[in-house]
Amino acid sequence: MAQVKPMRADARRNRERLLRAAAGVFAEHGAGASLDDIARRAEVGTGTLYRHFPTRQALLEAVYLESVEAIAARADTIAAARQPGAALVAWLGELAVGMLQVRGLKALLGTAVTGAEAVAGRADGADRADRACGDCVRGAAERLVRAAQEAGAVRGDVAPIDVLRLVHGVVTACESAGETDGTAVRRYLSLLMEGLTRA
Amino acid sequence: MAQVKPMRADARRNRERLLRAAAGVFAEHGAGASLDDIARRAEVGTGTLYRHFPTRQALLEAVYLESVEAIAARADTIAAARQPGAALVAWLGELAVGMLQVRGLKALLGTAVTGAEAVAGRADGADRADRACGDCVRGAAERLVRAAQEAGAVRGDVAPIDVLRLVHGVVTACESAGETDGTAVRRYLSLLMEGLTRA
DNA sequence: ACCTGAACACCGTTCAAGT
DNA sequence: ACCTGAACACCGTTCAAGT
Repeated sequence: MAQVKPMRADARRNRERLLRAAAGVFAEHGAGASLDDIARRAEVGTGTLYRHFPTRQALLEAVYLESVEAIAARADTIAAARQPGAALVAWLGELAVGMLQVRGLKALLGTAVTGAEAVAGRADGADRADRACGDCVRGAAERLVRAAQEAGAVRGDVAPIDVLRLVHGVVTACESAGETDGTAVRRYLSLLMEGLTRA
Repeated sequence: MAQVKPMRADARRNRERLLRAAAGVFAEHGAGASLDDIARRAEVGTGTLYRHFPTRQALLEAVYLESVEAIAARADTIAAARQPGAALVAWLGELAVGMLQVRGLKALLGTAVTGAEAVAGRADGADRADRACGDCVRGAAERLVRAAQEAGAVRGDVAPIDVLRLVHGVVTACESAGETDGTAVRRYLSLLMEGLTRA
């Protein structure tokens, strides 16, 4: 229901410029980067940024939507090529590496996927936009986790959302370790799968 | 080596006021609360706050030092009363609940315990102060993890720091789930110990 | 309909002036 | 030696004025 009428030419152009600028600035300074910076780099008034993206989350969502969709799509590709248990692990690995290496992706998915959000905001359009990214990832996770559970490869008493939250936690663990390469994340991920118990 | 000379009476009093005010404000608004607020509530100039606590981390450290020491001390109490494996799990549970319920404690331990810190800061006094809290918790974790490993209750290929990072991640998972009561954290913790694999 | 940029409120940090 | 609070730089957000 979003955009029935096409945007005015200058609006469309400014939106494009903002997205490009935001991608660059987020990549350089992380998801908390200055919005002023983004508007300046896009050569656009700050008000214009707010008109197009009323919240930082909305901007993050727009910038990373394609990446998120690509990750979600990978779930089906992987599921078709592997056993359910191995497929889940492989996909979680790709997801985690993405969150770790693409700055901003973790911030976006952290709030979009895991549910609870900041205290300040009311449930408005921004939340709706979040859901686009969140649904994508949650849907993929649900398919893979359910399949793995039916195949007896994953415990039946964990929900897909639990798995996503724990992966988010694992990525946080890697960040605080200062290890942003894939090997560290994969190691923590396998610890999570197999558990710390047992010698 | 810190304070050879005793502080001037007014300085000591202001330090006390700042700590009390900070504890209150952190409890109300979280670890990112306004430092101005704290100075105002302590009825002290902002410069005084900076004189006593040059960084937010230094202030967090001072406010929560006693809590952290208490948690670390619990490790030995628990270790004396239980089998090594059960002791580790019990202590990690207490640690996680503390980080989840005492606002600010997670922020403090997140950076103090897990090692890597913000990009901006140089390695100065604040880092040294961090280490007081960090050493406390790391030391306790090392004793419990080593004991559990020797008893064959925990895999040998995980380091104590890995365990702390993963617990930090689990707490993050709980936060994003909006569940701040102990049961949620204990559940995630047991998932971490036993692993997600196996039906 | 959309854009602009000044204006406002807020915060962290520093420092000259005071005692 | 320590305290104070004004001053500065920066950021997010809004909105009256423009096209």
